[in-house]
Amino acid sequence: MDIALNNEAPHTSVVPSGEGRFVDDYLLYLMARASHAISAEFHATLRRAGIQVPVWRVLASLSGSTTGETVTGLAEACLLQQPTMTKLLDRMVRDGLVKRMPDARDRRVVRIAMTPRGEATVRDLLVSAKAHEAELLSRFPDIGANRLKELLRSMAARPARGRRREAA
Amino acid sequence: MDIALNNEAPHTSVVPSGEGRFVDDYLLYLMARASHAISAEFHATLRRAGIQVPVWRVLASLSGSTTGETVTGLAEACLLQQPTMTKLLDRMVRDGLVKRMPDARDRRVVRIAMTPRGEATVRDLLVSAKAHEAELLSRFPDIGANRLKELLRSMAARPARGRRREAA
DNA sequence: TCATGACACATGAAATTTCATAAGCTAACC
DNA sequence: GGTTAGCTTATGAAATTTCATGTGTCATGA
Repeated sequence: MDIALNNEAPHTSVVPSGEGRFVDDYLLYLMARASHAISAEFHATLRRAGIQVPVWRVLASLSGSTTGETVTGLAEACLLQQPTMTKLLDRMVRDGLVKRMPDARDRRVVRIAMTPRGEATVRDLLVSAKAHEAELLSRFPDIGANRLKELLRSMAARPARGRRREAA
Repeated sequence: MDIALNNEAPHTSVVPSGEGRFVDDYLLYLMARASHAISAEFHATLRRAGIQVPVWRVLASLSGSTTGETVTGLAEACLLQQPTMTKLLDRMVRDGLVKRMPDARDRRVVRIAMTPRGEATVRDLLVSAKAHEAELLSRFPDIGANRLKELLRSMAARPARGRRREAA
């Protein structure tokens, strides 16, 4: 049960007053804060490379995809709205990182694929990302990486259950 | 140490092609995705109450604080930039949710405190938030809530920044 | 074949966020 | 005592995001 975690002050105290703020024990906040903090570490690398965070997310989501991704699919993957993704892709096309291609079966669909320039850009970043992840996990030797990842995946899965769609 | 997690498909497949995208096993992405997903559940409640997400974050961060928070402190707590917070507070002051007060010791500092209207607004939301958190944790009975929270707190703690704790 | 509804992406105006910087204070030092 | 550097908040222009909606395509069925 015991794991040797950092035993710093339990709350980093933005608040001097009350000994415990609500948010400092609120799971959603702790998740957002942890995610933000560890992402910020990598964002420094992106900054040095002159790559914006959403651009990196798109490139990372595209990496490995041969057929290309749809706009809506990318939006979901990057946790953005669809119109936001359309405009982000406009910029990335302009910068030569990705290209839009027609879908073979469905003419509504636009498939997004990386250009050689996009691939070259993402290649180095992927190396950095993997290195950072390894370093990060090494900071917490007592947690099982796969176990943690499984938990996160299940958290991201459909909340569903309970009220689905209201009867029309 | 086995835990019975949801055994859904390992990746929700935004990508039909490659059997495993990089991002689907990338810790930073999984954290962001999990955080986004569980937050989205609560955001539905906020939507119903007509409260914007950043407004909720400010109110939640203020709840319990007697002396009030500084603008910069709130910005950090809410994972926003300081100018963003200033403008957000402008709107919240306009809507009567918070007020700006001078700091007793330092005239540079502006202390932000909730108005009665702000307190009333946050009260119900806090109840909902706690209920949601309890329901959420009940979905994962095999993880220790406190253990998970400790892990998240340590992840959010200052990482590198040169060396660790230098006794000052 | 023609409705009809749903889907996928784009677009435009409005709201928000960011970046760089300004203005007001404080603290430290010479 | 008067710089000088640093800290806290505010501001304005530019970039981005969002919301609502438009356009074109697909799918179903009468």
